[in-house]
Amino acid sequence: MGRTSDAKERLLEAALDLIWKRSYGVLTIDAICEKAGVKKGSFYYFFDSKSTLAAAALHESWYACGKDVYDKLFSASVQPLERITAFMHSVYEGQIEVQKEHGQILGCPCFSVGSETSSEDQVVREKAREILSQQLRYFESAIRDAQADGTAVPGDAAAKAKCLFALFEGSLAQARIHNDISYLKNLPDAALNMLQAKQSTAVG
Amino acid sequence: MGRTSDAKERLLEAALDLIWKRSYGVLTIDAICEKAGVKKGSFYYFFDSKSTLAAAALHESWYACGKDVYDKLFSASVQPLERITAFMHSVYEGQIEVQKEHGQILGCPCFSVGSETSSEDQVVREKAREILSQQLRYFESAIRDAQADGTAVPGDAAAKAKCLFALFEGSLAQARIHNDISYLKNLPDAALNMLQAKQSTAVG
DNA sequence: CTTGAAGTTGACCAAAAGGTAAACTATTCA
DNA sequence: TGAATAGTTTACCTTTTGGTCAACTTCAAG
Repeated sequence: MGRTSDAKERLLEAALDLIWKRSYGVLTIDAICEKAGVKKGSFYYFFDSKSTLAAAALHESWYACGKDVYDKLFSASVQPLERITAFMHSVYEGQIEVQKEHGQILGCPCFSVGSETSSEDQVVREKAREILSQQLRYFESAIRDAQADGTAVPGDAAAKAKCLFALFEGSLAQARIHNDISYLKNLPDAALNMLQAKQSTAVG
Repeated sequence: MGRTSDAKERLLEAALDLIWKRSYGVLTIDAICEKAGVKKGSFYYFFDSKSTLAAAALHESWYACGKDVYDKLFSASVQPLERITAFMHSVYEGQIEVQKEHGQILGCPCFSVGSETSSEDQVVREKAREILSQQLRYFESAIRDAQADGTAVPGDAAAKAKCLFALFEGSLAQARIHNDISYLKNLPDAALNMLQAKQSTAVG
């Protein structure tokens, strides 16, 4: 009962958008409120701080959207390595769209926020860690499957997943920094290379 | 003639330190001044904005310190692949020290700042881009040398350098996010793997 | 030993930010 | 219909921040 409202959703959406386009540190409650078309009083009705809202925004964005995308791309019905290359390719395609729409490659909000929020802002950092850890697991699982069916070279799948994830997020960040999509172009190949690599004989 | 002072240096140092430990977005002029032990009036005597100072701080940090480290590690007197593995190893060792001293892995300020400063803050972003591009060139050059003497597999060295750099910065960022040094442990091996990789026959 | 350039200080301002609370409005179910 | 509940608004307060300025201090060269 009582009055209904989508102000909470508008705040979450606005916060995520601002974090993505600008950064977490630069966010202000005023800016979020203005963007969401919500008065500050209402903000404090739903959330008690910027961190709380930001953590909720990351949470929502992952559990209500991002996760589904991962689930589809990493579907067990797809060949393991194909999951990874398709994922990488979709990142490339996705960021082309983002650049077209916003004039700027924006990358992955979770990773940006994660590396931005140091010791302080515990809630946000914890949420970013949680989501990133989940994303990592998709990689890990695909790698294990690929190793099982012989399409990837054997070895510590968890460690390989971290490397692959580093390659992915690092490329995305570079693309954002230089606003240059070419950093993402050969991500699928680079990923394959990493997993199918047979150590060459020569070593310096 | 006139009075002498190291206030400018103290401001640069304080700014870099705060950017590194916290983030760029969260920086305030007041905080920098307090940390540097400099009054705001003096701040504006030397710099005209936070961006200007931040860009100058990154500049100083690179041209007066970072560059020398790179020059030593990427010395032509060292075997090309050894340059890269030694670099990766020194990052690992370095961040162990950082974690010991600050209780937190802090990573690379340039990369963090770069991905944090979107379209606004042009000066800072441009400076970060400049430095990161220079760092990339060390990788590129080492890769080319390794290819020339047959210790690395042939192929587009510029593209490979970007991948390697992504792997490096991505791992560093992950290490920071999770405050876990293990993300950096096998960076040397992963780098070698990337450059010596012979594509396996099997493909899914 | 003075003079002017280089640097410092503290007081001040306006704007922006975080935060609160009481009065108001809409909704719904009893 | 009318409480009770859920959400909104406005006005207000305090603190922090960015930014300026004129007066002050130091110093070194002529």
